[in-house]
Amino acid sequence: MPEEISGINENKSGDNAMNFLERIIEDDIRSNVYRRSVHTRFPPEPNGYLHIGSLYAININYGAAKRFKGAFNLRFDDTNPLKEDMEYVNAIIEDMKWAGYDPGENIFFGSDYFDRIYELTLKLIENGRAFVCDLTPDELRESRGTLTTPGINSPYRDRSVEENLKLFDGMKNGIYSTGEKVLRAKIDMSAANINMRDPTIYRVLNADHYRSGDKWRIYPMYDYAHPIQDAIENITHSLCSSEFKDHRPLYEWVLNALSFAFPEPPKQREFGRMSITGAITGKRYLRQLVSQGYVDGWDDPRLPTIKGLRRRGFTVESIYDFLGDIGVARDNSTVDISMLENSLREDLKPKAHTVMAVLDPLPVEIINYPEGAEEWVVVENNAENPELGSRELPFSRNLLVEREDFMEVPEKGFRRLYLGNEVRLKGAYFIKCEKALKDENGNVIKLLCTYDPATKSGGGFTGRKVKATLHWLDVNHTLPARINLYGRLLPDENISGEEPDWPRLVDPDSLIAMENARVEESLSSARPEEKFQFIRHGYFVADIHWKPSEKLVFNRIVALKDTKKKG
RNA sequence: UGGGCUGUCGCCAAGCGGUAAGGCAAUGGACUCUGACUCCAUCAUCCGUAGGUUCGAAUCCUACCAGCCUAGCCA
Repeated sequence: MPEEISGINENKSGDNAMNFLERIIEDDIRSNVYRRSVHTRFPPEPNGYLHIGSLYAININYGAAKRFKGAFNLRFDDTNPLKEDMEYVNAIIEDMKWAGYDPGENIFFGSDYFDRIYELTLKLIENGRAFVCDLTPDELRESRGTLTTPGINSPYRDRSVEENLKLFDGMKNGIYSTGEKVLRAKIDMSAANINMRDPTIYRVLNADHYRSGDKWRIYPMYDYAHPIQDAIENITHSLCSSEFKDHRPLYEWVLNALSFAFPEPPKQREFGRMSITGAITGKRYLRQLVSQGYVDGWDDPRLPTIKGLRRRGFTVESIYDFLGDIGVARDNSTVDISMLENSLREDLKPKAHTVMAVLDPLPVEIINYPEGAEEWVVVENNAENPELGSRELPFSRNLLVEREDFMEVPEKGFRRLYLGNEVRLKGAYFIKCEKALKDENGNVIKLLCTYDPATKSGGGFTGRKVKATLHWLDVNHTLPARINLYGRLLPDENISGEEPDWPRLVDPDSLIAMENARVEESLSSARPEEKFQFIRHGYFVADIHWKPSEKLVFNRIVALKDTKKKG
């Protein structure tokens, strides 16, 4: 198997600080625990899609292998035929590649080891380390005892090796029904660690497996199969999440019982799980949301799945950066979503085009601008990155500005549009608000302004300064749009006309739904390769696609940061 | 309740006996053709609590408290 780890981006901080797991590995290397090089693995069960938490686990294993120039395996832990499917293995591989953790040729399946595990199990039985148990699930649970009381030995615990071998053969050959018999490790029913109370290591399951088909009627349990899988793949460090800490003694028991086959057994070490505030985490719950139709699918932008994040506009770089930022700890952590958002912002900042958009339009008429005239003004795509160039926007007598950029009675500190105040329209001119037209209810429906031709952008005007710069759109070159549940702006063909019934770009219902799902920052992406950026009052609006020859096309919008406004 | 693990700023997180890094968030200010960005400043006399050891402790010891995991023929 290839030992090469494909390169991924370095941690932005560039520091070489090792996390505690890497320090453990380093110690092992120093004391020559293994004659082979570091080898880690990521063992997802193919029963769901990868999410940000999975990436955290991948990053830890992959990162350790990379740091010590070792190898990394992707192994599908598919020992339960009832829950697994090929759809998930394909999605997992795809997502890992997208995220920059390409396992290359090192893709394995636990189900490929069924034969080997079976053979080893025969030896285990021959050595008197396992026995076939006829207890029903209920009886087994009863006899296991509780947290405070020890379990009692199974009446079948002392069957002879011959009998166990014969029964196990029967299990294998499918002469028993599902659940009728199990194979148990013979350890200690009074152990304080319940995992050691003669745990079940094989069960009869008359079910076909998505890969091995109908070949097997018995399937090994995770606790038994996992250490063997690791050992078969020459894993040195099996880094998993902390809920498996209590399983470590069993992991070691199995490999010890099989030491004749695995002289240099891998070791399991644990790290705390990572979750993100407001994110729905946990495969079981995610699957429920998908299967019950609460979301579009695994790639719903409201989900913290890889596909969801991707559709929501997150870049690989930003995610990797985020993982580097949060570190690795022994205890579970809940990272604030703002950290993830910050990573995206940092990444997009120099790469994204800055585009103008108006979410809640307020018409503006430049009363001293010639009727019917039109000119094109130049706006930089990204002031921070001149290489992104500039583009032209149409400017005319009738414009739109953001409704919140006007206040009839300015609050203290408000420096945008109000009667008599002058502001700059980005890339265009200074305009001064002369009058606000209202409807019969007193609502401002239009602003009458004047502009100063001398202040045209790029003209070097220094005569006077202005306190604010606003974004705007030309009314005839704007595609009305409506925001949907996912924060996606949808073109709405039905909206047109001289005095259009301006859509509420964010309708209350959507906001409530989005709030409930904690996705007020969500978006969807039609073209992940195009990154645009719009920042307004702290909001990010990404991927708004401008084609000079056509109309303004909104592809997606995201508000990543709700900065408190000052006036 | 038994066993295991963890407790350092609102959130992540360094620190590993020598007198509390950094990031996110927040706050104040400067700057600005997007109230963004950038910049500058502030932000734990204290490391779950109480004792103890030591010249000296977040780091060692003891007790207590809190949180998480654990009684699948799931992984």
